[in-house]
Amino acid sequence: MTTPVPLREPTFLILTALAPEPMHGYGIITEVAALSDGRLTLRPGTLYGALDRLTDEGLVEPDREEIVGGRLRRYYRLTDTGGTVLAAETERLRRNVEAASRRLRARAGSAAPGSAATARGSALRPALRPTLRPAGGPA
Amino acid sequence: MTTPVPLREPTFLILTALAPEPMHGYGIITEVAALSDGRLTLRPGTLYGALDRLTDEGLVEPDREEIVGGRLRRYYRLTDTGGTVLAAETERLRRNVEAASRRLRARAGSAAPGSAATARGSALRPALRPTLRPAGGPA
DNA sequence: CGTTATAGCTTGGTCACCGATATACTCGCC
DNA sequence: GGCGAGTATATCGGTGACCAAGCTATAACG
Repeated sequence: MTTPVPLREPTFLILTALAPEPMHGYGIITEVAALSDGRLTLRPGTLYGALDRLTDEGLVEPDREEIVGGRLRRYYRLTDTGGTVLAAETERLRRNVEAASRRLRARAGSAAPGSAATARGSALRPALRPTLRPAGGPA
Repeated sequence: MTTPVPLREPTFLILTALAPEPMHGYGIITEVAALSDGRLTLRPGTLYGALDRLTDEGLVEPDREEIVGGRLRRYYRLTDTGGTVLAAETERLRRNVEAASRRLRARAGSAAPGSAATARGSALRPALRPTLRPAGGPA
């Protein structure tokens, strides 16, 4: 187990959606869409796969079932462990964001003069690579 | 191509490391370790794979080569495109962090009473799943 | 009666990342 | 003078989270 700490974005947003109160799968999908301003659309394959995985890892657990308008709703709830992991992960992301912001600001000062063109470079790369290329033992 | 926007963490930190000024591969590894307070150690396989990929995507380009103490140093530079992508990605992360913080705060109020125990739940899951299971065509 | 929306779930493929391994040169140690 | 550690490059095989696409079922709208 050992909870693979660097959560990917969809997983992170699933936990985030569940943080305040239990939700059912379809609700999570719409909630994540709202949270990300519609920039990220959760796919069912991602959601239910993640839900099973997170349940195994103990970050999430089934809450209850309801029948609303003849349709089944299966609710999931964030566990205490899940809350702790989400908080830690949020802190890590916050540090990353700060580091990136700082360094992007520093960049503005030394900005590439020639605008660096459209970043081709493919012309010089082949000439660079062959420098090293020793045994190249196949197999 | 189309630049798969949700960057993973190692990729994000590579771009972050390169933001202020060009660096060579090994320098990026040590810099990323410093940026993350030693929590994330970039593996060579990840680094050079990512560098090639990012070069193809135009986010990064070779800068120059130096020989220091008989050892080759291959420097890479963040392109303008790369800077734009990193800035956008940073903004996205910032929003995610804010959303998660907000919702975690909301959670504190409705915190699970029984501490939700160590979040096992594996005992009740099997009882929940079989509810639906219609065609179940086993290939 | 077909389409859309809500709600659940499965299967198959891909690709970034990890872990291990390889080359090569320099320096300090014994 | 060989040996390991540190610097620096690169490749290869495996894994797993994610995506794309599809399936079943009910209720409401046309």
